[in-house]
Amino acid sequence: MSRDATPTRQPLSPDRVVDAGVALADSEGLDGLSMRELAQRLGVVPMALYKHVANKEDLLDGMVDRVWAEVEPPAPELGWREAMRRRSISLRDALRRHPWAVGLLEGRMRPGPANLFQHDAMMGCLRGAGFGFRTTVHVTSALDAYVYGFALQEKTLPFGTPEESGEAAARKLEATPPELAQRFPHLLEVAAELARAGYDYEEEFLTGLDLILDGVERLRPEWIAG
Amino acid sequence: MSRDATPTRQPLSPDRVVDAGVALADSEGLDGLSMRELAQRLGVVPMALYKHVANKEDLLDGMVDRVWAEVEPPAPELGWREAMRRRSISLRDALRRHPWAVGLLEGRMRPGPANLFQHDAMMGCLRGAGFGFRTTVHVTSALDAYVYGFALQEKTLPFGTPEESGEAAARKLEATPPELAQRFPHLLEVAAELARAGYDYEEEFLTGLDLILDGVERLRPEWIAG
DNA sequence: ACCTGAACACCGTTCAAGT
DNA sequence: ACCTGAACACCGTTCAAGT
Repeated sequence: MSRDATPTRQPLSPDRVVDAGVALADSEGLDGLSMRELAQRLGVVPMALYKHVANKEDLLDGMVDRVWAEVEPPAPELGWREAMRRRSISLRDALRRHPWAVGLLEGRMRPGPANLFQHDAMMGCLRGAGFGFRTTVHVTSALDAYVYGFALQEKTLPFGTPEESGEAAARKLEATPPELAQRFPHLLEVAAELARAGYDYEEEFLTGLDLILDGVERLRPEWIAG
Repeated sequence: MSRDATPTRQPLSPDRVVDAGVALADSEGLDGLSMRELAQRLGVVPMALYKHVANKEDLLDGMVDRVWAEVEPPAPELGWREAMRRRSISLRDALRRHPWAVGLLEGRMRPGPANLFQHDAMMGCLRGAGFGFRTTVHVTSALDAYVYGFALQEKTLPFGTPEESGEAAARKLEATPPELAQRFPHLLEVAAELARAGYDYEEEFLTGLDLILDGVERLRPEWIAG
């Protein structure tokens, strides 16, 4: 119990700093995440953060591992295909909740424990299903590349629901000068179709994912060779 | 001919500003690209740039379209599969030359002419080969997602050649405390294999690309339905 | 009418001075 | 020994003052 008028504020910890960092990036984007703004939201002087994180890079490391911790690891008992499918969907979902993380997930110099765990589980699931070394790396690489790239497109494109996307496409179509329409007829054709029927990210993502998994399935003869 | 001692410097233009922006980002990364540094390299006061580009976002728009202009458009006469394959390889090559562009290619609010041309050519090639509307969008989306995501991984991972990657993996392996090795056995196994044989980005990229193209080929029955 | 230096409102991080 | 305000070296961009 403190006697003074100001409420006793709970002490800072690395976890609280990282949590607040994730919340700030979620709401304001990566550009809105500054040490100074973060400190203000936590009710402390900027300098105080540096006792709990070494610097901004260290903060980002922690934030990225929070995202990895939200990803559902592959469950080998479902069989490799369904396990890969669900974990890819779960990764995309995490990236939709935290779009700022898309460019940061890979390539951390100091991968966190959740990151290591996820990749180990991925390798373990595929190796356990009989995939060879190289094939395991190929499959992981292709699936993750697809999810990252899709998340990048999704994050970056302006519309959410199919309806919104249809309206956006329709507006764009109206605003297109006829001279441009002539130069890019196929683009216009597709834009018109999207304006009519909307663009469903969910279906788009799953179609590509299943297409890749089909491709992986066809690697079977090479399993042992991997 | 100017009479004073300082050499007559060629006048600034939007093109020169954008060119210098690409060069600066290529050599120093996106973080190193500041209006002030760019101005200094061009031998002008920062303010002078604002007569040729509206602001930094406008500069980035121009830079991104430069990258699109370097991508070889699909050549329908090769057949859709080979055309898609080459254009995907060309896109990845452009992104290797300009890694800073990976997160920026999509989602420009004001797509430049080269961007529009590329997407129109992509759609045109697939529609011309008999793919339906939706299928065309699916194929474009899946291929681009894969290339973006792969470029993201590649940009972000620390090693270049297979040999370098082998050495890096070997060093990492040595530095791994046995306690971590126990917790992540599959990761260790794969790291050991990479340390032995190296990691070949080129082969990795092409394997995934062909896997996706195989998947697309299997969509044939649905062509008309698209 | 044009050009630009100074200024504004920010950054991440250091460091010395104060308790 | 601990804490933190002021400072440093940056940002992108505005704007008024000078020519």
